[in-house]
Amino acid sequence: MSTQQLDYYAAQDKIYIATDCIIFGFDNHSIKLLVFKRRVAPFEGEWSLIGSFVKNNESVNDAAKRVLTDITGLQNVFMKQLKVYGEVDRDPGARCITVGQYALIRIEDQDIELVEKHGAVWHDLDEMPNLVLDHNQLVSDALVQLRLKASYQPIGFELLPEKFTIPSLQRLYESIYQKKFDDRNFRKKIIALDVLTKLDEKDKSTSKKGAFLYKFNRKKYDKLVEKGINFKL
Amino acid sequence: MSTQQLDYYAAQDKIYIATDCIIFGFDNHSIKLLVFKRRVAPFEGEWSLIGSFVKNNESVNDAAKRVLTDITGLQNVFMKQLKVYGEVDRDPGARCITVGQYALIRIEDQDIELVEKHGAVWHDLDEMPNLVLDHNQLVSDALVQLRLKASYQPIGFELLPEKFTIPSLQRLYESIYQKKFDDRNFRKKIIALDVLTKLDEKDKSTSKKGAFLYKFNRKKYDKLVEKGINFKL
DNA sequence: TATAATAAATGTATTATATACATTTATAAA
DNA sequence: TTTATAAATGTATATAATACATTTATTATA
Repeated sequence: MSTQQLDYYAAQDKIYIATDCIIFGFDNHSIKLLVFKRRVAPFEGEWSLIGSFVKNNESVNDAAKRVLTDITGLQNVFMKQLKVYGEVDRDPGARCITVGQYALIRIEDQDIELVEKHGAVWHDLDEMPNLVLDHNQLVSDALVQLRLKASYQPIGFELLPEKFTIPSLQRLYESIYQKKFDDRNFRKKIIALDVLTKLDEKDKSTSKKGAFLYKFNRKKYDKLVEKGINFKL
Repeated sequence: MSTQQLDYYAAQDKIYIATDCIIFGFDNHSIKLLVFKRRVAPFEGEWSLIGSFVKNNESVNDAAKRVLTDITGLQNVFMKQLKVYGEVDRDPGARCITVGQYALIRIEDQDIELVEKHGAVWHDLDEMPNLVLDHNQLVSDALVQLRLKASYQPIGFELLPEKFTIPSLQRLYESIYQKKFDDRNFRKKIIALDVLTKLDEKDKSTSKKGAFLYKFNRKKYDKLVEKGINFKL
């Protein structure tokens, strides 16, 4: 680096940069969020999103992936930047900004032992504990973002197991939007998207008749996401 | 801070944090972007977005506002975070992440002297020069975001002068989406939004007949934005 | 083995929205 | 007075959204 460049870059004091993950899952009944109870200071014993400082040799996005893998054992998970939280006094311990990133995971795929080892717990949205710092705000922003996103991408699929029924898909959307949909119209609209493959199997865990299982067609799905559909419910 | 806390925060090396503004304007014909030619190292003589390191006593968002005001003289401008660019090697000079933020301004309101003093120049999208670092990427991401945003918010109003004609509003949208719209349907849809107030004045600069000027009704507009319309064109 | 109970699956008519498309109008300049 | 030009307007058609009730497949029970 030239002297001029050194001057240029030296102009800033140290600001810490972290990333925090808002991890959404769905257990066939409701949308849930993974948070953990801190075991060390600062904020020992308090509930917090799962995050980390960004290391020097990793990108901001990679830092979030590392955190997610450390906690859940999962890789190649849907994750997207939400927003940077950069208020001067958001962290009383130091000047620290954080990049909120929300992830959608298939709960069933998680490594339960890992999750428990870290003291992480899934909470329903309506029984979230109070979180440290501005983490409540991150959660609330992520939820808005999730709803918005779900309205122009069939994002819900990221949260379901490989095989799923239409009623469970409907419960997922009802849980995201916190309202009921007409089952006939819901089914019609989902099938009209033409990204589902009906299987010969049924899931009989919730009814005597049983509900047909579906997979989604990744190719058609990716094409749909790419061209940016308008998926209003 | 306790010793334990000091340890906690000390775990990270220095990472620089900057913010770069993607500034959109509209001159009644086409969408334009404000970029400047750097006068000092690094990248002296090259085109760049306008940005700054985040100072210790300002939030990330305030840093972007400061940059925008310094360059254009404008305050209270529409600005929104786009994304964090956090790749390890995005800046060869140092480990430096940047927060891209896009702004929509009314070109006519700018302080031209200030703009020129900084060597900033408005460029049409189709004649953008090559930019330093990953700034081309920031521009391209911002444009995608602008189009997406325009599809569920009547965001275009931020770019127009207080009084404007429907044909000029149409040119704005045509410039954003890079395609033509049917003038009868466009007018119908815009008026159906019920956020415009027709004035008794005409703008005769582009035709002998003249086009009626409109204002927008900020109250109705805000209500509309809040409830999140679906404004597809 | 017949019956009851239950969630899953299906269809249609109505309304609202989106699209395609051609003519008239107001005005300034010639 | 005529000409030229962008602005303004309406309607019919197609597509998508909504509202709404009955039948079906199956297990458990009588």
